[in-house]
Amino acid sequence: MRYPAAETAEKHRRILDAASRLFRRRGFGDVSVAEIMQATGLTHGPFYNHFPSKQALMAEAIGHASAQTFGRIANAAPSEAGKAAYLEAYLSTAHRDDPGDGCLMAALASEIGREPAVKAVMTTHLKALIDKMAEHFPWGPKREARGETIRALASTVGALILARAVDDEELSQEILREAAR
Amino acid sequence: MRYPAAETAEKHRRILDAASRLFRRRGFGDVSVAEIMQATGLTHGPFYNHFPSKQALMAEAIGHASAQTFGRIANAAPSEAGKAAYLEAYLSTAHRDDPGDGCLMAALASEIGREPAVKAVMTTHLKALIDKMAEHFPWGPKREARGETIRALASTVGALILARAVDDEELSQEILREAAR
DNA sequence: ACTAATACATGATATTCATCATGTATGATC
DNA sequence: GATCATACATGATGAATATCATGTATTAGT
Repeated sequence: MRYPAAETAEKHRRILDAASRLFRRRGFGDVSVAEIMQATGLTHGPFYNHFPSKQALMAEAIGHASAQTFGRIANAAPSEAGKAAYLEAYLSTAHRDDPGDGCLMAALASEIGREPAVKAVMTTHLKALIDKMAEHFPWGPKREARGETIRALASTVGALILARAVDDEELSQEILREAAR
Repeated sequence: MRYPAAETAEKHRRILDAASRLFRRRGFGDVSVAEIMQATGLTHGPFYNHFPSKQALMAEAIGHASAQTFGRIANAAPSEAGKAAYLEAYLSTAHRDDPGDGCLMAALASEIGREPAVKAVMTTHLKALIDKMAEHFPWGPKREARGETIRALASTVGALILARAVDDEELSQEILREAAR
């Protein structure tokens, strides 16, 4: 590394940041490498000094977004109130309207399974997420924590996706509201 | 229509059939117009004799898949057992592994919101689906049927999506199993 | 200070694809 | 049976875009 290692790492991070945001907002296919590089203030040229391919970036960007999610959970109070606040934020219209900064499973749902490298990272993410949530938040009887967590994840991810798939503000909010019960 | 109207309509239907299947399997962006036409036994040329654009096809294909879903519900017994069987099939590994013939919300989840015409059709579909399911299957107290339906939809769609996003057969089945409770 | 590896910018290249252009074949309508 | 709008096939066209090529600038390690 004959360029300042710190700055190179910082650029790498900025590329991941822009990529994970743009991918979540518009999907893998609709965001070009050039656009991501431009969003970090660089040209398309040095992309391949940082990543071997777009697919590799996709996988790394998923990992990057995953870390954000864990940060959010770690910041939530490990209490009933903390859990409620977390779920309320997850099912808010603000989250619905800002996929770029939100849950990557809801944002990239159907596209994840199509790229093996991405799927592998997602598997690691979801496993860790289940463990973390089951342990961090209070659930019913201990033996049920894992199952409850999985059901809560499926419900909330599904609700967010449906709320985003719909044109009708009334219905969209109804979906979020019902899932919050 | 100087070509036999019946055959033209049949071709139209076959295009929609191939398109809705391919789109669900691989997403809107990864399926080309030429590939769809080829799947119906035609060349790419006459596509624009049937549809004004790929986006229009996307919207119509969603409507086509929607009709399939309604057919399946109509065929299910309007009883507790019928509902259980429907949900079991929805959360089966067979459905998980065959997105092309399955639920379009789970298959195209994240891509639906990005195309306005598609989103509009999806809104109509989901509204009708909620009504149909709430009325067709038995739920708790009448006043709760709609809410229960929406929660069931969010849970099952979310679970199917997560089960498909994951590389680990064990975990994938666990997600489906938990959502079925 | 020198060297050499790394990251940069600009500019190919090659492919994929939606859509259009053109000519031909078909059969409903008269 | 003649007409002609419609659907067909083949083959452009033009844009987008992932990736590569080339030359230049930078600075870590000597």
